[in-house]
Amino acid sequence: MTDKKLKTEPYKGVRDFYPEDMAIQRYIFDMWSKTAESFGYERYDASILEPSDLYKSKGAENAEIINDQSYTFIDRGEREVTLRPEMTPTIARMVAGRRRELKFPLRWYSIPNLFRYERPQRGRLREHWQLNCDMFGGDDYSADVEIIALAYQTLINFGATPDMFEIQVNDRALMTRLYTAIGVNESAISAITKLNDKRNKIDTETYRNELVSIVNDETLAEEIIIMLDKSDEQTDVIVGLAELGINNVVFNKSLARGFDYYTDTVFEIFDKSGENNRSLLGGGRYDNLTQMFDNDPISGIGFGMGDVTMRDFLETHKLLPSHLKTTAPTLIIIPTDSALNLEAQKIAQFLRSRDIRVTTDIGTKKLGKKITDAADRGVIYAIIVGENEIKSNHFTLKNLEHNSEENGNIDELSTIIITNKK
RNA sequence: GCGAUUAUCGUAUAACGCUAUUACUCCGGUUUGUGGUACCGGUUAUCUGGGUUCGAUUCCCAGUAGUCGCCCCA
Repeated sequence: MTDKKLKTEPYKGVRDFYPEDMAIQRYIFDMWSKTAESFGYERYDASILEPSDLYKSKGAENAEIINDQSYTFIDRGEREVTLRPEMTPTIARMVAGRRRELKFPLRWYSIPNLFRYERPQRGRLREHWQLNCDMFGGDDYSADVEIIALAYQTLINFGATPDMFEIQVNDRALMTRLYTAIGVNESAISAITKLNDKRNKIDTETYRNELVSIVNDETLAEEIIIMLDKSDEQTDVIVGLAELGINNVVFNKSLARGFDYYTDTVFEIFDKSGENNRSLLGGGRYDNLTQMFDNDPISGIGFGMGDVTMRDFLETHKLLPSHLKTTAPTLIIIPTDSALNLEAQKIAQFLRSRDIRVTTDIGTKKLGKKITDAADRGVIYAIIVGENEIKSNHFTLKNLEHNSEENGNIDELSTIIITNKK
């Protein structure tokens, strides 16, 4: 215990964002919000802490998720709290809380960080950020079309082409009708849905056997398989998307989604490269969720897309810009001697009033080294400050990108920087 | 919770069982006030604990950690 040094690694399954990582993160977030806002969605947020009850009332099906895969603890006031594992219950809570004063249809988005306690692997960490877009009070199928179009447009705005991904759509209400029509017991439907979720991971025989054991009827099982494989559905949503020019869409009767609160449309988008087998985003319609707060049902539809899978996708398809904007300052003031450090700070302070991002190098390295370091950081301009410059009030502005110089007093030089910026 | 796989300077890597390579970074110098090139020099590493062996980075066992997959999916 005495001299044991701490590790510098972050906690399991979470990430540090050094400036170069943060530049990527900001790029992704900026594109997300730009796209969501272009569809008229307004930004909201909430605390990462929620009472655990919020996730429990969705039904016993989620017991495992809440008990085993969430960060849940008792606070000092004996309350059970959970680090939010998803955003949908939160937005349902917020919307239900103001249902009388909000204008519907309501379009909101957020980029929350979410937590899940589980084993980290590709595309899945313990903390991730997720673009969440939701519409409340849009009952018409065109709301479904819009929300999927928004998801689609997000990827397009990153430079993706439609052949890089595939939108898979299913409809729970429709599936219930189809199952019922061929005589499937209603209680068996959710078990079948769950089985379908892993259909592409198990072989045909295993799938068939499990299906038989669910419905207890070989003939019926065969009928179900025939029904599922007949995927020529042209639903309103798919037709509507085609009207908007979105054609990389398939109807997948086996598409499940984990949550029970989805009622009708469910959808996911998959990377077609084969390198990222996790879905890029998923969502659906949940028409009854606000009823856990109130008897008034408000229809909702939305999706979430994670930053981890998003970044994997962008890297796989080489869509990340090579030069991302960093937060490096525009200008650096370099004193030739540490006795002049304060002079440098004074000049910097003045230039900040001109709305220039400026810092100083008050280190002890040699002048040449300071200039090299500044260029490496991505700083564009440098002003060297020595005795001569201060005496003559005549400075040299070095452009580190173009290797050029300009002379003048600080006022004149700041004008050059401001002019070039435009 | 289960399985597979990996663990060497800050990073990335090399090393028939004989105390460790190379590159980049970093620090210093060539250049005591003007950068990105070049040259020279330098600091820094075998995850932890056992075992086999004359001798272990190398082989074996356990632990720990990472990665990938399963489960589950937010």
